[in-house]
Amino acid sequence: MKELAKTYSPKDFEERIYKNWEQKNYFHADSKSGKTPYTVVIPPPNVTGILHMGHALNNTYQDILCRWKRMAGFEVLWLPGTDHASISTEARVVAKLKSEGLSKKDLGREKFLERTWDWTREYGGIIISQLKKLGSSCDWERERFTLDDGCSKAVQKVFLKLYADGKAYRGLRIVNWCPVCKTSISDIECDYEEKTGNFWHVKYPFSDNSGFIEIATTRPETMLGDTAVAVNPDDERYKDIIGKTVILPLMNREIPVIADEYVEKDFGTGIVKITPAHDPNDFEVGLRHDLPVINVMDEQAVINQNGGKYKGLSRYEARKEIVKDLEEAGLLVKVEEHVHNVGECDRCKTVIEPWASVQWFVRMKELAEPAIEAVKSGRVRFIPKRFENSYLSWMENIRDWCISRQLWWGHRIPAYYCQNQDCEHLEISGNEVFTCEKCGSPMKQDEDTFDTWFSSALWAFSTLGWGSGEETEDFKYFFPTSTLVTAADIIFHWVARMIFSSLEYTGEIPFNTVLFNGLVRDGQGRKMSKSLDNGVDPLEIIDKYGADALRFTLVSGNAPGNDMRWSEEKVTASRNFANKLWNAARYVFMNLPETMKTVELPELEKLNIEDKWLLSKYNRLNKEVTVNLDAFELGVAAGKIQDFIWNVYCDWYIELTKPRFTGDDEAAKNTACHVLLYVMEGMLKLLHPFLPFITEEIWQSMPHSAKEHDSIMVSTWREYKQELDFSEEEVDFEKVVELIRAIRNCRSEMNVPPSKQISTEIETNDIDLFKNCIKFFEKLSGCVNLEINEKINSSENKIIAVTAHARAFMPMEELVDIEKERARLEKELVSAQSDIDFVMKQLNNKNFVEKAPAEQVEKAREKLHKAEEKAGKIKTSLEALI
RNA sequence: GGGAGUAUAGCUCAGCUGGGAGAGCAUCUGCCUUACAAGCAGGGGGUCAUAGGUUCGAGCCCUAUUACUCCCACCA
Repeated sequence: MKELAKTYSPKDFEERIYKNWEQKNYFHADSKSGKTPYTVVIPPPNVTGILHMGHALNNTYQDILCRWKRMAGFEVLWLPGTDHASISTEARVVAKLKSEGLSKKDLGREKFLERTWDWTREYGGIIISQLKKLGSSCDWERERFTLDDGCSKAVQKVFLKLYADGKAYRGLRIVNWCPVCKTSISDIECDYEEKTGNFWHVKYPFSDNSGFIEIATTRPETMLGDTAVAVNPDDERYKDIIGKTVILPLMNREIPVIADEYVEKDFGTGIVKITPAHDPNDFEVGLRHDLPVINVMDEQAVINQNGGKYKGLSRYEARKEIVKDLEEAGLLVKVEEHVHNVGECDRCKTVIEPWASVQWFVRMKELAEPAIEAVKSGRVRFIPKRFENSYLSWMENIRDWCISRQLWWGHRIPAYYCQNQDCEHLEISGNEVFTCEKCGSPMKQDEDTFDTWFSSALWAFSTLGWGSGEETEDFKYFFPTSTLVTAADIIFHWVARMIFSSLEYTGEIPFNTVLFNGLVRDGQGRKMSKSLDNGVDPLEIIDKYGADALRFTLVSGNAPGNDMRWSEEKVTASRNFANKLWNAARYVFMNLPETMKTVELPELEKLNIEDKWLLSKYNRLNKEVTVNLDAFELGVAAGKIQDFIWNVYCDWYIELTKPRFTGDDEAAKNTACHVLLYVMEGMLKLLHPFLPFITEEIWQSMPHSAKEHDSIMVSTWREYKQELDFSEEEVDFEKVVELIRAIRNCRSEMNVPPSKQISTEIETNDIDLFKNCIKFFEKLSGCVNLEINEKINSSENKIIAVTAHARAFMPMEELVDIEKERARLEKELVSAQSDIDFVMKQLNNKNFVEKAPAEQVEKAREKLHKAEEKAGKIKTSLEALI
């Protein structure tokens, strides 16, 4: 047995303990154990990222579940790994290059990728080591990276299949184009920000000189690419002009006036300029009317050769020039202020340019259907359930997914194009293709890579070896996974895509439950962000208070899916709780005899009433916590454990054992030790998933036969034990507790110093019970010379503590103040009477007695009885005062 | 425009299938009662946003309203 240090100092052992777990290989999952598997795949953090509070919360949840399930007898695999984070990582490397005066193009693809791999290797280990500090019990042997071989093979296999099934296609579409990242992004990577812009009203003259029409636009620069103007076919005002042509100002191109339902009669002037290359709706209109697509910008949103004299200007410079030129030409009617939503790149906040380009897409409709069914049917369960709404509405209105990105860092699209312009043969292949099978000309691979989320979507199975040839043991055993823990902000990016991907490629759901963790906000309720610089570094907190305190803070007092506010005071409170447990353990160990070598209960008949009281409460706690964990009510579970440890075990039971330890009955001491140890061990087990380090450190100091349990993390989760249900003794002992409280209460209200010992008489019908507990009254409520009788007559000059089952008489000598005591008793009587009134009202209500469940009625009757008992005793006491 | 969430003690939040409102922190009073002052004992503090409804009974269910937050869509 190892002695515990005097103060709880997590720094002294957390690292040591984690290393020990790793060395013992406890995190490793064995696909051949024969146990029921429980699998969690980590939401892979960015490979070059660093740990923030969101990660800390998310991984704490996962670790709690994994540690609990491991103890509960499952074969637990928590599979860790990182994501290559294509756009984000590439942007950082590009920025780095820029500081060296270099560009991507200067380096070329190969060199650039080398640089990025270097970068990845340099920063790649950081977040993993940080996760370890948190206590994460991941199977590090199975750590994966989205760009590693296995994951890449899965990506390839999936794309090949999608293409073969006609679910992946390539085409000219409007995409969200980020001119800074210089790539397309998907709809969900686009954020909308409300901005005040302008509405420029511009005159377009008819080609036949018959006047003008007026259109309004928020982006005048796109007019360079107009190929029509449109009105609503039912708009009486404009019936006559349909079919006419107008001269596109500044470009002097003749473009038709067309009619299309898309145009709203009541918005703006009711006439819309149609720019198929720079607006998704216009693109659709263009398709319907067979309009040319004139792209007027390059990849940096600089006007290209199609923009005439504006070529070389940025879109905003061009806007200014165009407005100026229109004004000079007398074609600008007016400028109005206009508030509208502008799309931004969610990574770099650059305003998105809708841009026609050739991209790869995944046809979503068919994929979405089974994914909708899986959630609707409950095969995949969301916790809390409300998140199903946003999932379903997104899935039901899904649009095709643009999966190609004009980036280099990622999985290169395995599409090969014949370089012969007349052939244009396309081949999708897992192997490099050099020559065209049709015309023999050289083939060239697509320059683009896949959306990062395209590979993340496969994470639940690509990490288990799916896609690398035959089915692996791991895949067969651990898949489908059990619980996915994630934040709701990636419900579309990731969760949804994992579900349809898994159903499509493996035919199975990827996980059966999605547990959502909320956001950790700052003290003022704001999101933690780099720009606000209001983030709290989890590592600093761990350094200051320990990982256990951080974990407990993140998980307690909170329900799944709800955001929480950060406050360091909460961490202090958690640390204090750990300290409390630490010292409780010290008390227990301090009293253990050398001879005590194991943790086991003594024979039940040797137990005192207070032992049974504790064991019974503990046993119920064990059951309740298990139920809560099962229902993912982690915060509730944590709260219950804390309450038990602090308010039951420490505040009462430990105090109750003190008389035994200061006495000289060795057998009694022994019994107390066994109970203390048995329940301590139980508490540690319950608490281990939440506070893995301190529970292990204390565990290691317990008198265990080492071979039985090397570590608490591989010990067995306890079941509810019927034989520990001592309801009767529990109820009885509560009577004692109640009276001790009442006495303390009296003394405090009557200003009796705690040190003052008072001779006390107790009046009760439970003579044996109270006699049996004399030592507790002495120890816990400052009573001496206790007399216990069924009837006490002399109540003169005494204060009386009253409960439903007993009265305690304490002579007050010179301190007595009859009026004060009367007032105190009268106050108590009022409260007892109001209890009676309340229950009477219920019981006098015929409807209640008839309609309420019998159990409730019975409960009310008991309550009434108890309240009447108490009130009666108070009245007697009051009468005696006179 | 559509959807969701939140509103409970001074603060931060719990409150499971409806059965007399809870915790932590803060505050007040008294204690170094030796496992713990990172502590112990006791106290004060709430019309559970508002208005209706269902029910024997509502913080919880229903309807409407108000305030704040978030998500989706994005009419040029």
